[in-house]
This record gives sequence, C-alpha cells and structure tokens, in this order.
Amino acid sequence: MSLGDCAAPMALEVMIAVWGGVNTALRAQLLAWYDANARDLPWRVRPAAQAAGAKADPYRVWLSEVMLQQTTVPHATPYFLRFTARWPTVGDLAAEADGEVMAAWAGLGYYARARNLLACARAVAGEHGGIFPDTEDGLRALPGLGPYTAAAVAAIAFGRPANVVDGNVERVMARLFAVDQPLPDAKPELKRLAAGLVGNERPGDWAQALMDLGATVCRPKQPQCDRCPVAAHCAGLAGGEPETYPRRTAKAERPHRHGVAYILTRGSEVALVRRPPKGLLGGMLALPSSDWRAARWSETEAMAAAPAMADWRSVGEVEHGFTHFTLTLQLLRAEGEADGVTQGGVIWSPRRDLDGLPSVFLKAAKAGLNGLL
DNA sequence: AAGTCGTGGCC
DNA sequence: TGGCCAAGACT
Repeated sequence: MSLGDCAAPMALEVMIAVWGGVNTALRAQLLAWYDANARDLPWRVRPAAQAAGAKADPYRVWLSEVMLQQTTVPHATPYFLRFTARWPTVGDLAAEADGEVMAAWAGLGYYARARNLLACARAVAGEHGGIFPDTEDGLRALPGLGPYTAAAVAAIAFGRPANVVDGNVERVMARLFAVDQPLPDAKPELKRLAAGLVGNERPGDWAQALMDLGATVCRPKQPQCDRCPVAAHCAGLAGGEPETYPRRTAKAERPHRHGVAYILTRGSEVALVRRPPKGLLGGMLALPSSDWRAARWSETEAMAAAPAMADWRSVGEVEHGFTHFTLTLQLLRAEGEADGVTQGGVIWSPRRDLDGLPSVFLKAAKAGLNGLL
C-alpha cells in the first residue's frame, strides 16, 4: 500500500499517525518472526543468546559481512570458519603476511576484498588500538566498508539504528511497495523506503530479520508468500505477481576473451607467478599467462608469449565465466629447464599444493596436468 | 557514474 | 546448458 491509497481526505497528522501505526505493526511482526525463525549462522548471536547477555563480536560481524558481499552463505561459511580458527582476533589477522591471507581467500572471489580486509585489520589494530569504531561514519571510513557493510556492522555489532540495505532488502522493499522502477535506477527509492521502516528497537535484529526474510521467504524465485509475516502489508502480493519484483533493466551481453596459460613443470613442481597488486585477480598467485584479448592465439603467438624456452605442447583449453566476460584459456604444458625461464619472479610450487590459486587457474592447472596432480 | 571485479549453484 | 544472480566496494 502507499499513502496515495488513502482515498478519504485526512489531516496530515492523522495520516502520519496511521502510517506510523502500520510500520509499528510491521516491525513487530517481522521481529517476532525472526525470534522464531532466525537462521543459525556461525557469526550470529541468536536472539535468545542476546537475551542471556551474549554480544556480537565486531571482528566476527565485520569479517562475515565482508565475506558475504556478493557471496552466498554456503560459499562463505567454510571460509569464515577457517579464518576465525586461524586468526581469532583482528590483531592476529593484522599481523599475518599478505600472501597467507590472499591464499586463504583463494576461491572466494572479488580479491580486492581480501586486500581491503588486511588494510582494514591493520588500520583497526594500528590506529584504533584493536577496537573497531562503533559508529556508522567511523566504520565507513575503513577500507572495504561501503554504505551497506558500515551500516550492517553498526547495527549488528553496536546496536545502532542504521538503514541496512543489501540486495535482499531491495527485493523486499520492491515487493512490499510494488516499485515498478527497474534496478539499478530504483536503488535510491528502495533505500528511502527501507529507511522509513527502521525503528529504534533491536536494530541489529531488524537488519538481520529483513535479510533472513529475503533469503528464506521473500526469495528471488518462488517467494513463499504463504509463510510471510508481513504479507498483509505487501502491495506486490496484492497485485498478484510478487515474484516479478524487483524489475531490472536488461544487461549488456558478456564479451568473450582468449588467453594462453602456461603450465611449466619441474619434477613435482609447477611455476607460478604473483599477479600485480591491482586489477583482475590482483595480488593472487597465478599460472603465467598471456594477455586476454578478443582473438584466439595462434601457435606462433602463444610460443612468443611463453615464459620460458621449452618444448610446449598443447594440452587443451578451459572456459571460465567472470562477471563481465567469458574466458577461453588455451593450455600449453612443458617440462622446464631451470635456466629456460625468461620471465622473472617465478614461484615454484608443489603440484599438490595449488589451493592458493584463484578458481580459474586451479581449473586450468587441473585440466592441463591431466590428472598428474 | 558507469565499469570493473569471482565464483558456484540454480533451473 | 547458459544466463541469472548472491549480505557491494572502488574508481
């Protein structure tokens, strides 16, 4: 529903009072639903435990929120468990070597997050005495904390009544208010609508309740409206097609790129390189590779770009989808002579220890070594 | 402000 | 099976 649906003329004060009452009811209904249906997640302090005095650890809240940026709960969970077991405090993480943290992040994607994670941990440890700022603005100033993550940590770890808006909340708002404007243009409007629902009671639970609702009931596909605690307020449901929200503008098609990856072995070892600190897969270990361009690489071109003089043999290719392009990686393999390496900075790594590679290179290495791992 | 930046699961 | 998309941030 919207204010415009009130047909009879009302004094402004009355309209505000009625609207406020609707919001109060909606908030209470969703929080009650959360008390009974909150997911049990390793970084979460459940409502019952909070009542018993347990408090969220800002380090764990922050770490989980960064890992969950554009990442599903099942994918992030094992990483969260490994990180917190290995680095129990922000100080432990801050003291770790870059390469160790990047390798631990391998496979999780969006590697700028790992670089910013370390930068943030070191800022907190070095400039804040190991204590996270407890305000949204203070958190927002840290590396890797944008509008969403700063609001989420402020609300969940520090009980600040912040407007926590992620993809789940955008979807819930789009359905609740039947917003026909498509994403991403609708983002400011959806955020404004979400702000109108934020109250002062249990800010952290409110944020998590809204996201749990989006993840388990108000799902992208096949929303479970019959189980929704706020279905009575939902204009999208009333309109009959809640699953069609949020609208989205059509995306541009993904281009295709081609590259060559070189698998140079020396006994049981494989030659790896460290990618430059910024850009795609920045700071990560990788197989040596050519540029990635629109045209396939001829055999001659592939040889000319090789990192070593060697007897290169074609061992197939792999395809990998990135967010904004698809990559075909032609694979060349050779048994290397130590003095044949023409590119500097080669890191010889055991074949059986390639877990620190991003998925695209792990896939290429496995395919190119053809079961020799 | 529009592009860049990963990955795996899903239907 | 291929396009869609998930607790976004940075430039």
